[in-house]
Amino acid sequence: MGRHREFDVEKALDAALCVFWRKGYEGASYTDLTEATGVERPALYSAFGNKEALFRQALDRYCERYFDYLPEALDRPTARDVAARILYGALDLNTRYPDHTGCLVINGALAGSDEAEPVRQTLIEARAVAETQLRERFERARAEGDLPQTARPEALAAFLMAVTHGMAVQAKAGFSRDRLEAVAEQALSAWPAGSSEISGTSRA
Amino acid sequence: MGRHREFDVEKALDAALCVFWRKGYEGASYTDLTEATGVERPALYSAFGNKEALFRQALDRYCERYFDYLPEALDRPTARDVAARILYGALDLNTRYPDHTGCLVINGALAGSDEAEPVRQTLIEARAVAETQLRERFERARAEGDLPQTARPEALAAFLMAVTHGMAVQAKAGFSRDRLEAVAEQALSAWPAGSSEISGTSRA
DNA sequence: GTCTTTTCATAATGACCGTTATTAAACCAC
DNA sequence: GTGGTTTAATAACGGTCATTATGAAAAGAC
Repeated sequence: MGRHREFDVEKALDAALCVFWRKGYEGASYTDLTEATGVERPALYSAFGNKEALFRQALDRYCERYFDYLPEALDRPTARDVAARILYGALDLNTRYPDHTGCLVINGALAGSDEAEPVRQTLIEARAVAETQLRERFERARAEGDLPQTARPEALAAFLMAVTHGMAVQAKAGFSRDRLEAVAEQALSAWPAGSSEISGTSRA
Repeated sequence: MGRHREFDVEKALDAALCVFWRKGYEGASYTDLTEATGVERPALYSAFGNKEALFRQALDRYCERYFDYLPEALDRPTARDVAARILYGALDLNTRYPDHTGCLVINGALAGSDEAEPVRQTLIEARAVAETQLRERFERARAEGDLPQTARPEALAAFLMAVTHGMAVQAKAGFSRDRLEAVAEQALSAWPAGSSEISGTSRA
């Protein structure tokens, strides 16, 4: 019983997600959030908890809905295909929405006040999870002969993450899709060929 | 005539620079700045102007004092040496100071409130300047046969910037020097060899 | 209908933000 | 010394921050 909620919680979360994506955790004010969601402050609090809780729910949603190319990439048959899917997935996500470019996990909180430290750590952890999955995938690839024995899976994973992070920074700076595509191609051109591949023929 | 300034303006600027480096433009409060500099608010205003002006002076100082490996890199004889110096310079700068890791030009303002927009644009411009210098250097390198004719200087410059940006993000996340060195090495391993070089022998 | 419960909108909370009056102290010229 | 000028420290400014108290409105239960 009781009065019914008049707004769509999912839509409100999507709107809040976009605000955080564009302005980051600390840069987004409740004034921004109420305007974007069309929901008054107390309603946001009752539906999501405080700002940090709201951000975490937005982050979860982001990982599910937008970062979904990661599991997809990990399923690719070769390490090079995995890398290509990661790079082009990031490229696409970082430039798809003109009014919130870049990546929420990067824009969210790179540096900030001490109050934002828990959120910053959460984002670091989120990136670490992705990097670990990539490393494990590349370890498997090396075991399968898909990467040379001299390849270093942890270095490849960290390198790939670094490039996507850099692309996110550049996308937030307004880089065009074409310029970022050149970055992705250059990153991929360095990819080590496995014994089971003819060098330089594999492509996403 | 009049009373003498009791604090060292240069030292205060250095201290403020470190605060901005660690917390970014918006994350740094005047409470942080007064504590770090040992200078009261009104004295900071009289010496540097407002917060934005103070940040810009800190940024200028940063470029002179810490980003000095860029001109040094541009003077290297080969494009690969330039790239290596950039990567290892960034690696070193991003990890040299444990209490303000990463890069001021990245940490300063990636995303934020609308009020920080002018500062954000200034940092974007600073990165664009560096990228342009790199691109021009690589164009020269291609003309000199130091890079293959098929090489794309603008892509190489953007790629190099992306990797250093990514390394800055990772350094701010607490990555060790070793892990970042692996990223730099991986980035360098992709470097195209010029007709005047024996492939894969050049090293920083 | 009335009661209970939940949501709604308005507006207030204390804290901190960047920025400045204000006043006392220190210095040089004379 | 005295006057004029600059800096120093204290404390205040209005504004915005995240958060919440308050009371009206809406819905089901009885």
